[in-house]
Amino acid sequence: MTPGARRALDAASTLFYDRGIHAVGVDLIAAEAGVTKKTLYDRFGSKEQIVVEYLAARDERWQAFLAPYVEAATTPRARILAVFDASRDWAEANSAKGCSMVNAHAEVSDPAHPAYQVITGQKAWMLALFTGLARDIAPRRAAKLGRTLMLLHEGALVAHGLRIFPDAIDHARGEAAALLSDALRAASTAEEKRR
Amino acid sequence: MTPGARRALDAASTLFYDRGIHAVGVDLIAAEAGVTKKTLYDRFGSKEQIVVEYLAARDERWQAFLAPYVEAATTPRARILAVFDASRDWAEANSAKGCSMVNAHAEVSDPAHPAYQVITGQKAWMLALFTGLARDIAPRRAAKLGRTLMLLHEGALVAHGLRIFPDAIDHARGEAAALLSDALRAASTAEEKRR
DNA sequence: TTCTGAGTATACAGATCGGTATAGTGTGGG
DNA sequence: CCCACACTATACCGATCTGTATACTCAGAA
Repeated sequence: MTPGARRALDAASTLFYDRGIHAVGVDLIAAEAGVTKKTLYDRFGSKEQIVVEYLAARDERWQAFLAPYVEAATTPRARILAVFDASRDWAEANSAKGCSMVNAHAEVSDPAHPAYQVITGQKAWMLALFTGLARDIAPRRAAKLGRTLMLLHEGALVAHGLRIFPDAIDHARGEAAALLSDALRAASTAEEKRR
Repeated sequence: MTPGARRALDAASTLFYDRGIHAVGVDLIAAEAGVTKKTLYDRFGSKEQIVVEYLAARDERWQAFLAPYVEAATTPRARILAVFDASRDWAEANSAKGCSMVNAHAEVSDPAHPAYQVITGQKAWMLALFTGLARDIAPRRAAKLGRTLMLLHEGALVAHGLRIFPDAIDHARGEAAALLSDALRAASTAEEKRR
């Protein structure tokens, strides 16, 4: 990526997230990045493509941010809670308005829009992450547990973004912790029964 | 509200919800409603005002839709679960793209925007509803329980709107049911201890 | 009957939208 | 030396944006 393109994408990302996608024009992006519209269209081809790269890059940054949290945790339970820890820290610095994918989905409804797959793909990835981690705790209830964790997590992002109540992500983490304790207890009782 | 204004607001509501607020212009609203722009501006004064009334009216419709569900339930536990039942039925018919307040918040970030208070007010109302209903189950844990129910509910709306997995609202209802069983059990044990 | 309110139709203002065109600058590598 | 590349500057395109203006119709009520 050329320096101009880099600056343009950075500027677009901030503007899109803060003001919404349709509310931001290419002239503003160019001006904010110190770049001409010509450069924008030479590098990206269309505004639509800038939107796609904005979402894809943000998802990539989030995954890179998340990875060390999960890797540092030593138990299956801690790995799941680490996702909430990462979300809390990420939200503090980058996500005052909630999930960029959810927000983008509010403006990009057409499934044919190239950004649509980035959005749904990110959510599918998160669900698969929770479900995969849940498998190490309660293999037979992993699907159900993963979905519940997903609900808590998504709800927390919304609650945080709309400032419904303070420390929403920490609250969700607490509920997830209780949920995992129950699941672990249930799994071990089932284990004993089988013996 | 005059007949023309009624048609305009109905058309605007559908368009705003389906395509997003910034993506819909007043010309389109007027055309779709079979009304001239003159009528639009005579009745509403500005597009901003149409947005405000769209959100306020939708909230009002939701509350009217919800009320009989809650009233028909006979136990505190059933009243809470009735909210999820109402949400599921509402979402099927009116809410394929998730919560209109959350979606509007993605486009209207400025707290000075008159729509902002409608959005945050609706969320505050829902939190108060859950907390109030939770008080009849576990008075001392009502605040915490209300917030958890809020997280599950908001998460379910997102999961439904983005089609993360099927029957998200029913799943959330199931988790809420389990949560309430735990809370009831804990409350009755605490009651016995106090005796 | 006259007056008012709600509506139509149409045209326009000024700004901004996404996107393109032309022309020129500076820089690094073969 | 020269060429490819990244970029600047500026002007423009047609379309659309919110909002306003003029002129007219029609129904119902005082």
